[in-house]
This record gives sequence, structure tokens and C-alpha cells, in this order.
Amino acid sequence: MATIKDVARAAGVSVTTVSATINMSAPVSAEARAKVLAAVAAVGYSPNPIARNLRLGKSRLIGLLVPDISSPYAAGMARSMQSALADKGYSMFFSSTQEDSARELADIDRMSDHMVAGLALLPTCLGADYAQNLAGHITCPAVLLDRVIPGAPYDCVADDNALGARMIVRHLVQLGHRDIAMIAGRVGITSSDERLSGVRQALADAGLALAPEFTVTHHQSEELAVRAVQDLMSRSRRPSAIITINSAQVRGAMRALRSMHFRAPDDVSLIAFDNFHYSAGFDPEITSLSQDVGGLSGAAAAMLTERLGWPKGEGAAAPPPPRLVRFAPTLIVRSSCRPV
Amino acid sequence: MATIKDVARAAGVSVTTVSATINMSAPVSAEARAKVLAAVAAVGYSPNPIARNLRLGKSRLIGLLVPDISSPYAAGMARSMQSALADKGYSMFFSSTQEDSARELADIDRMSDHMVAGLALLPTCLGADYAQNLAGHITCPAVLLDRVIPGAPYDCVADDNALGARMIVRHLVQLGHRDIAMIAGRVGITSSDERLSGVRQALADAGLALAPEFTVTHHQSEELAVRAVQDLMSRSRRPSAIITINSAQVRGAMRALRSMHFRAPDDVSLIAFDNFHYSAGFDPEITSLSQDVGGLSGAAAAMLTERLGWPKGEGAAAPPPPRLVRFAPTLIVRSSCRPV
DNA sequence: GCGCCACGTCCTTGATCGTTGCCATCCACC
DNA sequence: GGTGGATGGCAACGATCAAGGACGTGGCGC
Repeated sequence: MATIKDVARAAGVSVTTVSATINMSAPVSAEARAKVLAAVAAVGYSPNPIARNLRLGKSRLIGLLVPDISSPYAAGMARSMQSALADKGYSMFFSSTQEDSARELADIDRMSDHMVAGLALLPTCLGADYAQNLAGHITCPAVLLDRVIPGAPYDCVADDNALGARMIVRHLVQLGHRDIAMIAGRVGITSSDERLSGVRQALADAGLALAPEFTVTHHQSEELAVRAVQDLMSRSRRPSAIITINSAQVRGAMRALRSMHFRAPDDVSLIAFDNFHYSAGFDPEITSLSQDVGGLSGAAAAMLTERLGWPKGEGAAAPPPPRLVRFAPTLIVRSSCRPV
Repeated sequence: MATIKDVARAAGVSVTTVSATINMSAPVSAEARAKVLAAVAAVGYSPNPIARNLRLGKSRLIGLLVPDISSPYAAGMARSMQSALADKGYSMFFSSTQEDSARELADIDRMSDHMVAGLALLPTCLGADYAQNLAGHITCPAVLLDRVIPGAPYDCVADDNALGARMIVRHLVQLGHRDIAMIAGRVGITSSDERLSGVRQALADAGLALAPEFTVTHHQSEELAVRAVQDLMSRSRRPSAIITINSAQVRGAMRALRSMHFRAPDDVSLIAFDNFHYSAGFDPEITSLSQDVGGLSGAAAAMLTERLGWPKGEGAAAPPPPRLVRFAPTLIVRSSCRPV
């Protein structure tokens, strides 16, 4: 490992000159610059980011935390963000927090120890005083993905769930559905809450209502969706359509229907807030909202890097206040919904 | 940020004593230890890993690189490895290389600059002299995931593809299939090559053969699988069963069949080397091999940490030679295959 | 015209970031 | 006096940055 000293020796200049050349932090004569660049090439020098980070007290590292990297939504986010940030010269720290907020906070701490410049967080939203806990651990600019934490001082990118809800409800209502059930997620996760209240509102606008016995809120796992759908479909009065909020629930719903020898859309229509690669492989193919994961990730990366590059100091303009950007989903009509 | 000096001042001892207490690198009296620990708690000290890494020339960081984090296989690996390594106090650097070996090598370099202790790599296996290129960039212990690079000086965990092939072939042959087609992946990726040659061998053992016109090798994308299956199924002589090597190909195969108004297993049986969450949501549910991703990841993490902890120096035993560990898959019989 | 000072440019010396490890020192005890 | 455990001082690790030196140039006063 060649160090800056080796370069200085090879170039016959001081380490400061080498540093100034590389970082363009001070004027260097053309002659000296040429000698330095030649020496850099000759000894195969690449700056040691560890030493630089120590000296500067900051790094070009971004921490990414998601509850479960196995979910297509999180994986898509991770892929796009990593790509976008790598293009801007950032490397990525990663943690799949397994829906465990203690782990999440601990990993944020570890990342902070490594002086990450920023964080991208799909938050677990678990535990009392979650927002406050988070604030106690995050010491750098952060961007929240998918889930809003009201009042938190971070940029946030999210789906336009109210719009998505209107799209879904309009589609179902146009098909004549009135007995609509919804399986939402854990209360307190805004993406789920917004989808639920959006559906409620959209139904109200259409003169309909989401019956309490047709409303399920719980953790969004496949198993619980299986039970929820089995329960819904064994009632004397059954829904004619079921809305789910993510891909795991779609899997669960399909399994539940099959176990009861029901079929979508013959016995019940199925529609989801979340599209995924496999939607098209199901039979029926699942009508679903496609969330703009690429758009979200791009915006998140852009907002984060904007904040990281914000000039500091006396004369500098104040950074923008926390922003919330929403992206419109697209309804992909496939074959899992049919007219009543 | 409290530093070790703050602790030393608060405890009334030297920084050396604080360091010795924390690292247990030298004997410290019970009295001093108590003072140090109290001071650590009082000032809220946490060691600065950057400074430590600089000083020691190594870190507790592991780099993970996969071609595409969106694939369930890679995501499962990432999740398990991150979890296992976090438990041992390692943090994770992450890169989704987008099936681009230049990016892969560049990211390995960046990770090396950050003095990662080890690498976990699901290699792209792309480009001429791939193994040699890799060797030129990897400067720390590494473990290869899923894809073997023959002769490379790294531990490797992989599926037992020969066994998997025998299981698949036995299942199909028992159902009376003789006209079997296989869609493999890019040549040069051992997991694909082994699956193909394993199927060939297993068929040969059963007195059958894989017809050249029923053998497709290409990059393992969904789109190419669509075309391959459309092609296979538009022949005058059609296969009675199709074997695919991964989940993207299953999606493609399902789409192709639907586009031609065929149905599995009525018109053709379908079986896959790779199980995934969504296999059960498909109709038919896909009969597939479940690869032991958890086992693979656990072994990979264990082998890597074993090497990282290997004592160095004169008297120490030599580290083990590169090891290749294979994990047996399980055949999950679902409803996508039927007797001829 | 000469000498001095001021100034700008380019470069170097030396301190520093927080940590660890080598070595010297100190004290108590045999 | 030797031994050995406990502790502190100091120099690194590789980089950046503040301060100041060297040097050439130009303006100005005598």
C-alpha cells in the first residue's frame, strides 16, 4: 500500500503538495502537479479513506437500513440507491434490521461511529417514542424511505397512497364491488395507515364504507394474511373484493384461497397496493399498483446528496427544511379482479 | 463525541490504561478498571473505529457483493450473512454490482481501501481472465457464494447441484417423462453449468438423453426464458417437461405458457432448481428444489470469520486450504409436474 | 538608479485527528 | 537487588490544514 509519503518522496515534493494536488485544495504549479501525478501513477497510490476520514471527521459513506432486504420493495430500493450513490462516489453500509428496532438503533450507532455522511432508512417504526429514539441516534442528514415519521427532521420519499387508494377504489367500484375488505398492516406505519384511510375516504366519496368486520390491521406477514383471508372468506357474508397492501399479503391471500378451494377472481377479486416481479406469474395475474421505486430511490439519493453537499459556515444559505416527496403509482390492471 | 482522552481525564488515568482496559490487552488493576468503566459510562464514550482501523491497519468490516440484490437468492444470502456477521461484531459494506464485472472490481477496490477484513462475493463470472482479475483485486480473505471459481484461493459455499439434478430427474422420470427440456444460464457460471451437466448425467444414468434442441443456454433473464419457452413449445415435437434453473426463468416460463394458452402441468410439466417465496403463490404451485440458503450463508459466515480470526505469525498453524462446501437441496413437490 | 518593503505565489514544516503498542518507570514484595 | 505487575509517555498509522518561509516582482522613496 503506497502512502502519500511514498508519492511525495517519488515526486521530490512535500506531502502537503501531493495532498493539495490531489484535492485541489491549494494552488500547485503545473510543474509540481505533473511530477505528483507521475509519481502517483508510478507508485500506484490511492488515498487511504480511513486516514482521511479520521482527519476530516467525515466520510463518503452512506448507511442503508431496511427492515427486510428479502422484500422486493426494499431490495429494489437498495439496488437503485446503491447504484445512484455509487455514481456520486459514495460507498454503502448496509443493514437488514429484521424488523427489530433495537437492532436498527444499534446499527445506526455503529454506522455513526464510522462517520457515515448520511443515512437512508426504511424505518421499522417500532416501539414507544420511536421518533424520539431515532432522533437520539441519528447525527447526520437522513432520508426516510416509504414510511413517514411526522415531525421528524428528515427528508422523506413516499408513495402517494391517497392517490393509490383512489385508483384502487375507483377500479373496484367501476366493476360493481360494494363489499370490499382490506387487509392493512401494523398500525403506526404510515404507508399502511395512509392506504387504509385513503381507501376509507375514497369509499366514502363513492357513498360506500369499509365495514369494520372487513377491516384487518396487523403485522404484514404472509401467515397472518393467510389467516385473515381464511377468516374473511368463511363468513356468511363475504367480501366480493379484497385489498392487500403488499406482496407478502398477496402470497398469503392466494394460499388461503387455494386452501379453501376458492379462486380469484371467480369467488373474490384481489387487488394489491404493491406490484412485484411475480405478480405476473400468478394465476390469476394480480391487478396491482406499481409503486415508482426507481423514482423514489432517485429522489432519495438526490435529496441526500444535496444535503451532504450543502455549504456550511457563516455566509452559507440555510439548508432546506425537511421535505416530503410523494410519487404517484400506476394501476396495472391484470386479471385478478372481475365485475360482480 | 467523547474520545479516549476524555475518559482518561475523567478517570484520572492515562489513555494507555483506558485502552488496556477496553481491549484487555494488558493487565489493569481492579481499581483502575472500575474507574475507567465508570468514566466510560459517565462521558458516554464509544471507541472510534476509524482511528482504530487506521492504527491497526484492519477493520471489522465485511464487504458483500452480489450481482443483483433483487433476486430472492441474493437477498436471502444478504439477509442471513448480515445477520450472522453482525452477531460477531462485523459491519457490512454492500454493493449490488448489476451484473457488471468492472463495477464489481471497482467496488472491491473501494472496499479494500476501507480495509475490509473479508469479502463475501457472489461473483459475476464475467469477462476474460475473470479469475485472474479477481485475484488482482482481492487482498483479504474471501468467500465465494453459489458460484465456484475453480482454482481460486477462496473458500466457497455452493448448492449440491449434481444431487439436485438427480432429484429433479428422478422425479420427472418417475412421472414417466422422457422428452425433457432444460433452460440453463450463461455458460461459465458453475451453478448453471453444474445443473446442466448434472441433469445430463442423471438422464444418462436413466438411459435417457437431453436432446440438443431441448437444451437452452443463455443469460438467465426473464425475457430470454419467455422466448426460449415459446420456442420450445411451438415445435412440432414438444418437451413434456421443462427444467429451469432459477426464479426469473420460472416467471418467464409461466408468462410464455400463458401467452400461448398453454397450462402447466396439463400441457407441460415445469420444475425449477430454485425455490422462492412466490413459488407457492403461482398456479400451479411450482415444484422446485429448495436450496439451503440459510445453511450456505451460515457456513460462509463461519468460514470467513474463522479465517479472519486465524492467528498469524511464526508459531501459528497454517490456515486451512480453500474449502468448498456444498449443501443439499430439498425437493418440494407441488403441482406443476404431472405424470405423462 | 538603488535599496527597501509589501505582496502574491508556491511550497514546507509541524501539529493534529483518536487510537494502539513499545518501552521505560515505578512500586511492592520476596 | 531482582522480579513482575501496573501504569504512563511517546511515537506511530496516513491524511489534512494552519502558519510561515522562500522567492520573484513591482512600487515607492530617496
